[in-house]
This record gives sequence, structure tokens and C-alpha cells, in this order.
Amino acid sequence: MRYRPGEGGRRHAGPLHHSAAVRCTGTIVESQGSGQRVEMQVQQVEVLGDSDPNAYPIQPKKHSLEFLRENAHLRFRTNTYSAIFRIRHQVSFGIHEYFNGKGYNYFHSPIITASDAEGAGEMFRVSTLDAKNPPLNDDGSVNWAADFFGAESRLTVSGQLQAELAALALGKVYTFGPTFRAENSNTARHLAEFWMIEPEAAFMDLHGNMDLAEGLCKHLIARVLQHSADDLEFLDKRMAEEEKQKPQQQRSEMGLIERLKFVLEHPFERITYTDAIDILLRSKPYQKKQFQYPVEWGVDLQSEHERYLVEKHFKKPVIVTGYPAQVKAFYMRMNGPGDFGYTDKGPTVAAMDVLFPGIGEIIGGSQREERLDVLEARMDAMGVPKDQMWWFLDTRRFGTVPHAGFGLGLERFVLFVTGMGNIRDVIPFPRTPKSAEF
RNA sequence: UCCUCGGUAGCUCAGCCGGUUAGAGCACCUGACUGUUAAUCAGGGGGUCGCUGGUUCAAGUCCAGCCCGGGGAGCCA
Repeated sequence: MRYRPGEGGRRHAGPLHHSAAVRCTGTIVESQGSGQRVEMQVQQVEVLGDSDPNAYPIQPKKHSLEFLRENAHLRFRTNTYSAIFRIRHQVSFGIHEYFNGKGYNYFHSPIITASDAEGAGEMFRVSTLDAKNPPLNDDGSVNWAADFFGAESRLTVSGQLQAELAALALGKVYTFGPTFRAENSNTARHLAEFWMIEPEAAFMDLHGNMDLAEGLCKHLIARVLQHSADDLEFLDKRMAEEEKQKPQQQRSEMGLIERLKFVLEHPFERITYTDAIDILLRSKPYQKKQFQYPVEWGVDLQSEHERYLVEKHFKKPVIVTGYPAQVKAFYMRMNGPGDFGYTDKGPTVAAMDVLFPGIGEIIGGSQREERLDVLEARMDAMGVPKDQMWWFLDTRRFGTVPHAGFGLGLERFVLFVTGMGNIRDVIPFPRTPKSAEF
């Protein structure tokens, strides 16, 4: 690109390179070019910061997302990523807007925890001990009492347990912060560091929980449609281009904006786990033996089953409730006769998973077990150490109350609203196994 | 962690059954031309073929191990 001052001028001011920062002075005039209303007739150009085209990795052409991921420090400069991160902002802001509007208090659960009983997955250790020569006990084990916190401590996998404490005081709270899982998960839907929103409300049951979750998703979608129309338009076109490359069968029926509006305008399907199993048993892929994993009451739903329910059978977001107790966490409320989701096929809990097309589980939540004796029995049965959890059990000892909540994965939601395919593309600096650069 | 595909120029890729000096498009540099917007035309520079070892007269190509990435699965948000 060359800059020529004045009309028909030939005086070259030198090359202007891609990504150079310039300050231009000139006159804004009506443009003769197509696709733009105005343009600047430049009288003066000042190069604030040049950019060496032989060294600058981003070129004015279409790059692969994999390549841009490896240049995560520069990828915001592309139109795709700047659109994604503006939308991520709108979603984040909308979360506060939604909960604030409903009288929820933004509650800061701790990032560092010394309890190992949250049961949501492998945890990262936090320590200031010398990794090569830690202080040892007489029996050769590491002396954690000498560590910074005086106990073995880790990064949180969930703020839920603390949010429960707060909900039983403030009534309605939500957390919104980073969460860490040391799982060796290598998928387009998993991060080692991700952001999670966890509302928790006293006197709320499973139905209220479902209403809250659906309301949140729809509020966020509406907000993005309203405030990020240009960026959605861009991503919509981008997705349409990508779809053209795919074989007919794999193409999605709706464009991005069309899909967002569809989800906004239709109620989420609400079914029990038991009904879901029945639907799967009657499904074509089951009868043609196309499912890789078995379908029978008592086993957890696999990705292929969730995808069938959401993408083939209902073709919209689905909330599945009343899972078998054995596949869910200890703090979920046991269903008894008369409770929603109860069945004589086996013990179930008041769990709920919100499943979205293309992504799968975007929200996981439940009504919590508020009865001390039932909760303690569950903890014993599942090997959760009650002594470490005394503070959690105290909520059930001193004025317990029915309550419920859920966890929404921010990045998974942003994945859905941007139409992107890999979760590493909707967080600025993804942390995954073997990767924490930038 | 498992299955699968891949790693060749700055980027996207081709490179046959192992065989001479490893190619193309784009990008970049020089020049020409130009109300352009994926401009065009001519010329030019640019390579540790992921790493290590092995087989062979000869390895980008075959074999083994390792590293990294994509897609799928598990774990989950």
C-alpha cells in the first residue's frame, strides 16, 4: 500500500505496512466506492508505529483458526476475534444485568480452597513449598502444615458450596469468576481455566431453577442480538462460508442469527431422565444399533444420546431432570414419592442439565439436599469426608431451607452465540493440557 | 487418557512406487500502471521438509520412538 498525497499526486510517502499505526489528517467526503458511504481524502499521514511486514505474522488474508490460536497475542486484531470478544463482553455484562434485575447479589466465592471434597474433578495444587525439597513428616509424606495456608490447598473447581452458604443468608446470590479443572481433557468444549456463573437461591425448587436458567439464556441471547448486531452479522456470514465447505448432510439447517432468534422464541423442552431414556430406546439410531454406548435406565447419558435428543428429536434446547442418583453429585436432592422426576425404576435426584445444540451440556444444576440426615447418608455412601465439610453441613443444622442453583459455563455459552466451534477461540488466552502460553 | 488425521517457504498447500538443484498460490521486496477496495503486469529474495534414531548406494518419501496441532470419545461447565 502506498500513500500519495493530493489529487493525482506522485509523491510517495513511503510504504504503509499492514498493522502499522498511523494518524491521518484530511477531509471526510462522500465516497465513490461501493460498500462505503464516506471516505477520507488524506492530506497528512504520520506513522506512529510501523510494523515490519516480514516479521508480522497476521496477513491481510484468511488465516486458519489454529494458526491464529498460536498467535493469540495478536489475534484480537482480526475481525473475527474482535467480534467474538465484543460479544463476550456483552454476555458478561448481561449476566450481571440479569441477576441484578432479579435481586441477586454478586457474591465472590474463593479461588483458593483447602477442601478436597467438592467432587467436581481434579484440582490444581497451590503451594509455596520448594517443589524439589519440600518439608517432610517423619513418615516421609509432605508436611503441608508448613505450607503457606497450613494445609494442602488447591484452586477452586466450583464456588457452589460457598454460594450455598451465602444464599442461606442473603437469599439470592450468584458467583461469576474463574474456575480451574486439572482434568486431562482434550476437546473443543473443555478448558483448564474457564469462567463460570453459579446462581444459588433459597426457597427455590427445581422448577424455579429451570425458569431461572432458561430466563438467563434468553436474556443473554436477546442482549447480544440487540447490542452486537453488526458482529453477529459478520459471524453469521463467516459461518455461512464455513458451512459451504461442509458436505450437505453436516450443514446446519439455520444460520447463526436465525438460530439465536429461534432459541429465543421457543420454550426449552423439559423432560425427565426417565422420559429421555424412553425416547432413546424408541429412536432410529438405537434400533439400528448406531449408538456406541448402551441405553438403559441407570446409566448416564452420553454425548451421542444428548446430541440425538437436542439436534434430532427436539431440535431445540432441552432440560433433562431427575437423573439416577448414582451418576450425580452428593449434594443433589433425593427424590421421594410425589417429587418431580421420581420413578420406581430407581433412586433419582432433582438434577437438571441444560443441553444446547452443537455444544451439549451448557448448564448443570440441581435442587440441593437440604435435609441433614439424607445429606449425611449420601456423603457416607459416596465417600465424601463429612469432617472436612462441617461448615457446609452447618447450613443444614442451623435453619436449613430448600434451595437450588446451577453452573453456567461462560465459554460454552459464548461458543453458542458466536457460532464458533472450538472453546479455545472464545477465551482470550486458553489454558489447556500442555498449553499455558501468553 | 483413548481412537483418528496431520506437521514441507511468513500463510494455505502439492510433492506419485525412495532417485538429479523440493514446487505453486498468496504475502514480502524492486519496477510499471492505477479511484483502489482479493487490483493488475514484469522481475526478485525466501526452506533445519516437527525432533531423534534406524533401514538404504540414496529418505520430504520407508520403519521406530518422542514432541506439537486438528477432529472424535471419556471426564464436565
